[in-house]
Amino acid sequence: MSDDDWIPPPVLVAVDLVIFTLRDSVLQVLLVERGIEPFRGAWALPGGFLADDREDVLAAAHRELKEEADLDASRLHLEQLGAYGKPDRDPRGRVLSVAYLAIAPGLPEPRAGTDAAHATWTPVPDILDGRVRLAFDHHEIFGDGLEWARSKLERSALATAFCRETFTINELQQVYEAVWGLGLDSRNFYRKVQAAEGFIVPVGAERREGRGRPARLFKAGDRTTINPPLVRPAAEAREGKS
Amino acid sequence: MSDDDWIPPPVLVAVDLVIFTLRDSVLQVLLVERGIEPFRGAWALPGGFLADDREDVLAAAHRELKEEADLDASRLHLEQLGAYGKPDRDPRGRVLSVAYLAIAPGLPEPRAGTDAAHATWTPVPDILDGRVRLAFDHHEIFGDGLEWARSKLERSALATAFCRETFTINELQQVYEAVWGLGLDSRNFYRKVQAAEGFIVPVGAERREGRGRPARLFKAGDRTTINPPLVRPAAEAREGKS
DNA sequence: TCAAAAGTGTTAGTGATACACCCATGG
DNA sequence: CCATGGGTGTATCACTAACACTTTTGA
Repeated sequence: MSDDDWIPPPVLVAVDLVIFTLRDSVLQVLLVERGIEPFRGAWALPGGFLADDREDVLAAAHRELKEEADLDASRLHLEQLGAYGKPDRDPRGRVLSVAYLAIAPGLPEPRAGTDAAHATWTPVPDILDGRVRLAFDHHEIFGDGLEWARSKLERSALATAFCRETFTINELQQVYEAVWGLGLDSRNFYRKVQAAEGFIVPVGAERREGRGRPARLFKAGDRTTINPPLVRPAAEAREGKS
Repeated sequence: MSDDDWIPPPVLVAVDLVIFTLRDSVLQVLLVERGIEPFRGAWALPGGFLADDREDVLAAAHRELKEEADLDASRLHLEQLGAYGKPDRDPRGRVLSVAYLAIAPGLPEPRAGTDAAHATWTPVPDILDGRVRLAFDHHEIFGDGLEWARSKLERSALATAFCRETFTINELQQVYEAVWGLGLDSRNFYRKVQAAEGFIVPVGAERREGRGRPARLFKAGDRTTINPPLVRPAAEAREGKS
C-alpha cells in the first residue's frame, strides 16, 4: 500500500465465468453470443461488471451465475482462477476481470426469457480444436479453467459436483473421462474411488438401466480432498479399454 | 460483459507481493512496517497501486519488486496468486488487490535510501506461530503464497530460483527443507533431483568449504517442470536427517 | 443362454524409503 | 587417521496397471 496521498487510477472490475457441465458424457462450457461491439457476433464467456462498489467479487460471480445460467449456490463449486488485467484486453477501456470456475451437474438448454437466452452449451473439444473462437482473452481464461479442473479432479472431490444427488461409479468415471479427455480402466477405477475414504458413500439402493447387472448408487461424501489421489496418466493410451 | 450502457463502479487496483528468500537456511518473507493509518506500525506485505491506467498489473508487480526489494527481473519467478477483493478489506475504500509470489536467491538486508528502507526479512515460522501479525487480509495472502510455493516445489524447477547461479545438491536440499519445513534424506534426495531430467545440469566444477569431500556444482536446467516429481511426505517426520 | 455391465482376485512391474556402505577431503 | 560431508548399492515395501475371472441382470 502506498503511503503518500497521491490518487491512484480507478479501474473497472468485472467477473468472467467458466461454467462447465457434462451433457451426454461430453464436457461442455457455457458461452454467450455477443450482441454488441466489440466482438459482435463472437462467442464469449458469461460475465459482467460489479453491480455497485459494495459488492463482493465472489458475490458478483454468484449473481452472474444466477443471471446467466439460472444456477443458485446449492450443489455448486465456485473457485477463483485469477485476475486478468492486461491494459489492452478490452478495447473499450481499462477492465480487470476476475475469473471464476463453476461446475454444475447436467443442465438443460438455457431457457428463453432469462439473461441466458442467448447462451449455449458448447462442447469443449470444439474449442480445443479451434472450431470455436472466443472474444477478448477468453481463450486464455478458458484454457486456465480447463487445466484447473483437470488437475483438481486428482486430489479433490470436485467430480461429484458434475453428478446428480446420487450416481453410479460408472457415471463418476464418465466425468473423469470427459474432463481428462481419455479412457480409464473401469475395474481399477471402481476400487480407487472406493479406497479414497470419505469421497463417496453408498446409499443402499441400486439403479437398473437396460441390460447388465444393476449398479450400486452413491452420494458425495463429506471430504473435499481425496486420499489417495486419483492421478491421471501422463500421456499415452486413448480409448480402447479392456 | 454487460450489454447495456449503464456505468459500472470504478475500483482501485493494487498489487501485493509475497517475496520469499532463503537466509541462513531459513525461509523468510519481506514485510514492511506501515507508517500511516490504518494499521499504523503493523507489518504488511509490500505492494502498491497501479501507477497509471495503462500499466499492466504484472508490470506493476515488477515495478514494486524493484522499488521495495531492489530486485530486477533476472533470475526471478513471479506468479499470480489471485485477486483479493472483499469490499471491506481496506478501511479506506474499495481496493482490489492482485497478489503475486516472487522467489529470490539469498538477499542482503534491504538498503537504506530506497523505498525498501523500512522493509525487513521476517522468518516464516515467526508468522506461522503467531508471533508476527499482518495487516489487512495479508495473513490470508501470505498463507496462500506459502502453500503455493510448497506445492509448486514438487513439480516445477522453482527451487533453483532460491539458489545462486551455481549451487550444490545440498544447497538445493536446504531449499526444499526450509520451504517444506521438514527434513529429507540427503542420499535419496541426491538421486531424485538427478533423475529428474533437465532439472539441474552439472557445471563441471566443485566447491570445497571446510571439511568433507568437495561437492559437484550444478546450474538450473532448461526444463521448468520436473519429471518424476519430488513429492513431499504427507505428514510425519520433523528435523533429524540421516 | 447369451451379451452386457458390475464387481473381485491376482500378478508383475515400478518406484520410494531406509540404511549399509564406500569415497574424498581437512585438520 | 578420524571426523565430516559427498556419493553409491540394495533390500524391502507399497502401490499400480493390466487383465483373468465371477456375478447379476435384460432380452
